[in-house]
Amino acid sequence: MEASHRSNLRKHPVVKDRPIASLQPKLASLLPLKVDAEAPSVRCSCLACPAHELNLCAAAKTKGGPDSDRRSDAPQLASTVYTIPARRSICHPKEWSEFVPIVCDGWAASSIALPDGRRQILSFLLPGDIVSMASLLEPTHGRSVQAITQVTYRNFRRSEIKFNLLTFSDLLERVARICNEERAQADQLALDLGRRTAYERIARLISGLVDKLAKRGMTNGRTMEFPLRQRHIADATGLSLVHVGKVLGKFQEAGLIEINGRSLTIVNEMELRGVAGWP
Amino acid sequence: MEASHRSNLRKHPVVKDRPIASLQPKLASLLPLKVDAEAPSVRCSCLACPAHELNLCAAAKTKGGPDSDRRSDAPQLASTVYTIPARRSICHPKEWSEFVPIVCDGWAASSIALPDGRRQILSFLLPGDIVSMASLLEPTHGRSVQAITQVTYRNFRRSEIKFNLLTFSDLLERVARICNEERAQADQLALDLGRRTAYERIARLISGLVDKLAKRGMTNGRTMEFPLRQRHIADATGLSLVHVGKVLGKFQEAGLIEINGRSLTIVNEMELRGVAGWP
DNA sequence: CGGGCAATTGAAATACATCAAGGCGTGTGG
DNA sequence: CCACACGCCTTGATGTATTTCAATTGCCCG
Repeated sequence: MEASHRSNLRKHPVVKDRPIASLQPKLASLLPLKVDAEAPSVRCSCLACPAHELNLCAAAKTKGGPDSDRRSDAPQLASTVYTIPARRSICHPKEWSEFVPIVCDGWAASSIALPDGRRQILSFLLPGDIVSMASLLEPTHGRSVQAITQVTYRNFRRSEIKFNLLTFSDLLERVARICNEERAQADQLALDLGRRTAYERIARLISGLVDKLAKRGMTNGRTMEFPLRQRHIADATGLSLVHVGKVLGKFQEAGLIEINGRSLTIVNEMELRGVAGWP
Repeated sequence: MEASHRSNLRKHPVVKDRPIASLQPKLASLLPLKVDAEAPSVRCSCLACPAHELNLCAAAKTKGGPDSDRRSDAPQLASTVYTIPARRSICHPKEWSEFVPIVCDGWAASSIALPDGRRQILSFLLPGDIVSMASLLEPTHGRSVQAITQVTYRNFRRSEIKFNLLTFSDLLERVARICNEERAQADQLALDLGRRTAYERIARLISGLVDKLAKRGMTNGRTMEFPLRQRHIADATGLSLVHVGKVLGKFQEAGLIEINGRSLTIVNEMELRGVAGWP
């Protein structure tokens, strides 16, 4: 009895089905991949991009035409483009170099993991997303970033960003604002994980993603591409893989959403937001 | 059946025992309070204080003697001191003025709440803690801060901080570093809430607090003042009040900790950190 | 064709939450 | 001085949301 008490205190869940960590380092995937035939060749929505909002990205310049839309007098920075296949790791938790990656195309997940396999996804990275504003000035450790779909991203040099940040104070203001938004989102995540039910968490995750996609013009009416596996949803909401499947099933039964293959349709937006407890 | 499905999706837990919100606006508590006889009159550990690390606080100057310990050439700022009784609110979620509060003495909790009463504590504020680094440059909405014990804090003017930040770049570096630490802690919180068991969460909360207290010299060997109610622990770990009581009971049974009144003793630190899954 | 990945489903286990009652200490007002 | 309310903790019984386990299926890819 006594002994079993002790061992009870140590009990860790054992995570079994984690095939996701098995990257397949084949030759083909080391080369820049061909673009998926269905997707437009460049879907990078540079206009909704923080990198553009900060006016970092030299690539965005080509899009806005003359300087009518420029929001800072800071110069734009050089960057290197990479394209990697799904499931490949973009950043390892300990390998944060002098570069800051920004996603240009595709979906990625930024997560933090326990040695025993449990992991928590902190945010999904869509085109235009940076891993974390705090990483602009300081290298960020502990987080790992993994591609969900094929991902194209640009690496900026931190030293250059930093120099610009210190030189152009309006840039700093903008970083501070985005930093604050990030914090607010982290707060909400904690509230979700700590105090909301599975139904609420999943409904909120979907609602949030739909908004994000809409802002980037990545929706097609009420339908959109939705490359998340149930495992991603599970790891983002702190739930088990199986339970996520069941809740999603209920949502479809109840006529809130529809999921077919890799596409999601919002059927009853009001009800979905109701479940999510949206304001 | 169909109808019950629908209503199931909307089910919100109802939170009942929340006596904590009942501030008692008596006359006495509006005046600066007498200092508790047991506590030393000024326990403000300005040396471990971010405000000191940033060299913001003019009060810290008196402590360090001559300028031997100054880490920035930025001038120190004026601030106003307030003392409020336990359970009083320091900041309301929508009332973020142009001031940035920093705790000088006592414990406070920074939290975010749902309309139905559920709430999540995001961090405990000990002497030297600022609510959020991001709030230095931008007003922070949504969070509320509540005193746990009697709390003394200083209000700094954001405009002044901002000016200094922009003027003295070494300050900015330091803010960035602390900002990054904050982000790391937020990540850990999400991991805890999403992927750890009640035992782990509570063990981690305690271990973390002990470390923080030790860093500030607020421990007395393995014993320390511990003013948290079980409700605070519950709201910080996303658990129910009752369950927290049971887990704490187990911890004491197993000889990990001891709690008497308002004081905590770490009996078996190794085992406690083991349960916490400390590295 | 095999094999890894993914979704689904049912049955069982459990880690929690909820409900309810009682005790203890403390401040308050009669 | 005593009631009394209130905040706080405890404990047991009961309920349930969620996890774990296990088996099956389909799918895509090499």
